Amino acid sequence: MISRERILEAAARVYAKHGFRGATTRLIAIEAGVNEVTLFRTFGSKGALLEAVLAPSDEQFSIPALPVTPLDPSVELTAYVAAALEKLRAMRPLLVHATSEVDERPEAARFACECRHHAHDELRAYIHRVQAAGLASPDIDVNTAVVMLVSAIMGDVMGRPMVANTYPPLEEAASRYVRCFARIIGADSATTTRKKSRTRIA
Amino acid sequence: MISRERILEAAARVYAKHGFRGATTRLIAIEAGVNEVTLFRTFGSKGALLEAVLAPSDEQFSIPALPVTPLDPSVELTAYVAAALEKLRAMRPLLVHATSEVDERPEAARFACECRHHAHDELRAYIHRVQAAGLASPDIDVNTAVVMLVSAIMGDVMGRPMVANTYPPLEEAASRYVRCFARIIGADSATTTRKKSRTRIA
DNA sequence: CCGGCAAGCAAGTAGGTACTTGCATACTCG
DNA sequence: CGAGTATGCAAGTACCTACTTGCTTGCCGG
Repeated sequence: MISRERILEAAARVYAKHGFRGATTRLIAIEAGVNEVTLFRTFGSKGALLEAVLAPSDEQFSIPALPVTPLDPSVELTAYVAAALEKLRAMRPLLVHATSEVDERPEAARFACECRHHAHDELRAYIHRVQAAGLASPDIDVNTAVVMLVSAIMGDVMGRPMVANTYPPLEEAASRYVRCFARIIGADSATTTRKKSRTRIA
Repeated sequence: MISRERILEAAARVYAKHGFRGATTRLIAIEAGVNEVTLFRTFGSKGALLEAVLAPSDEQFSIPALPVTPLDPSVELTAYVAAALEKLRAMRPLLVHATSEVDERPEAARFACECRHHAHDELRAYIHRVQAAGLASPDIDVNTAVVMLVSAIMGDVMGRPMVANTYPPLEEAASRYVRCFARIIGADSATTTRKKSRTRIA
């Protein structure tokens, strides 16, 4: 029974490296330090094994939720975005292969979509709370703004390993994306500390 | 000599559907309506053929450039983003497979990065011109803003086919992204028509 | 001590894959 | 007409892949 976990983890690693077709049962067995036959005895087939790897798990995209009552949106968003970036960075290889196999493997589709969906819903609900608290403009295109922030996160995770130089420095990424996002939703300092900044411009 | 083109196009289609490992020489030959041997006689090997498919071509990411002297950034950006979205949407299957094979096939890496890089450079240079023309705030994080817009484009292209419902409607996507982007760089109507909007808020 | 269970090992099956070889057929250009 | 060239076809090679079978070994609880 101890083999089951070892095989699952090994399969995840090999799949992350080579994708479905590249993830040979032989390779997985070697990576797990287990006989190839054990793999088939435990999971039945390669397809079933990879399904188990991509199966929904509770801790898959578990990051600290955004607060119910927003106090300082920029700070709270930065923490959330930083956590999302870190979590997704670890999942990147899995995600990128799952994305390219969406048409061929239904279980990959769910895996590839879930994080994005989850983050989107969480952020949109939060921004509505921010608006209700009077900390952001009431008349903005929340959905599109959230799509852009989520895309920035995903784009950073997916693209940085390939074209690092265009992205903001790793440790500043979260705060920079949030600063831009804050301007979209009218929650930047110029808006929140209203009187002062307006008089400066006017 | 006519076969060469047919094989290349067929290979592109099959590769777009199934990725490198899934793009069998047999499948490609059938798709091209050509004998499998001809494929090897023309390109030598499957690897060489796929290299040729992903090789740099002039018209690969050719979309109308942004104007040298910005007049109406929102309009000009919307046109650019709409064109980029359309172009990239057609390339999506190729892109997604190339992305997942970056580590294994060097030619895929170039292919996967180029569009993003190209768009980023073009947009950043343009925004600097917009700033110089006094049509945007001078003290913004241009690079991060551009990264976010490019990510929005790529995220839309990559994600919409999987999770359509969270994205803005297809025909409004470009203008919505640009409207959000304009707020980041301080080029939205509230900023350009200064006096009026400021008095409303103050 | 013994029955059951997890796992290893060796070998095999059936099919796919990239790639080759040898030969036949056309079509074109001088 | 005749040589070169492009292509088709049939068959074959060497290897890989998922998956199976039969047998052995070791461990653990009753």
